[in-house]
Amino acid sequence: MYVHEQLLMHGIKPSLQRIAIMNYLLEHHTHPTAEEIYIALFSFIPTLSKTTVYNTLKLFAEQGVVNMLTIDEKNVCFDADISPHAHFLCKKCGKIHDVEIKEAVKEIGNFTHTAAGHEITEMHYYYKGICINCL
Amino acid sequence: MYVHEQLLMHGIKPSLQRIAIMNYLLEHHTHPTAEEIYIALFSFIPTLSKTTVYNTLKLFAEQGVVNMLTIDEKNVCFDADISPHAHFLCKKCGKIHDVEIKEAVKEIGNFTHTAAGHEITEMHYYYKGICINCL
DNA sequence: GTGCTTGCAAATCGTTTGCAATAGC
DNA sequence: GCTATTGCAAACGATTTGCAAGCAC
Repeated sequence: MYVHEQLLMHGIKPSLQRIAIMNYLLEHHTHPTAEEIYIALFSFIPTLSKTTVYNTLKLFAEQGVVNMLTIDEKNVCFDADISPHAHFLCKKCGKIHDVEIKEAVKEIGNFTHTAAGHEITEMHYYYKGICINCL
Repeated sequence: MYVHEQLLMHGIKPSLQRIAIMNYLLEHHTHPTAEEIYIALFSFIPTLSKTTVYNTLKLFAEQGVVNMLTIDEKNVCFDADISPHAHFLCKKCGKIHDVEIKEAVKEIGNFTHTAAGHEITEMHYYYKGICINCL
């Protein structure tokens, strides 16, 4: 499926900037920050502003096109992979790695409410430690 | 066990300020921010500075006396309950509720490494949605 | 031309830093 | 007295806001 169709499906008008940002996220599974996306795209779209990157990412997250990760207390990161998976933050290199989640945990994804009755719309599994490259 | 003993056990010198902050966290399971703790304690310790609250919470988190929650992208919150449990953030009222985690998920707490070989030292389970009081 | 999108500059605000004053052993 | 802790003020940096200009249908 083309990116602009994917955006339209979520009620998002596909502008040049929005497509570029979405494409960047689809092509780079590095969980970038708004800043990183801005720096990377600025060479291709020299008129791009940081505000637009922030606005766009916020819009994408609200519409459920991307996930907003708050695993790192310093920076919010973004992930276009919205399939159920966990994230691992290396305390040494700061990189975020994808982690497969066990079936047992995945099942919880089928619950729509907690035992206390809270209605669940999002779930995030975060691990921290030292990644295999830094060990 | 007394608070000052609990701090000493973790290699933290128990000062008046540190004990007050730890006590506040033990008595209020509201997952407060540094700001909230500062405001609450300022009436009792008028010389207390925000810097001390930040320094102390950072120290506590590093020593594993409290958990630092990054569920809310706006504010870092703190929790003196370090037993395995998940957190639920209500998108409406902004409150963070504790959530029991299933045995199956708890088991994962026994793993020290991910399948990819990353060494796990911390894990965080976050849910978001609308809490029962706001439904 | 109306409404949405973009982008600049300024403001905001949680958090950190530098450093001097203070407290505890 | 030496070392660690505290606290003030200033700095910092990620994100947001206000608003004017641009674009699309």
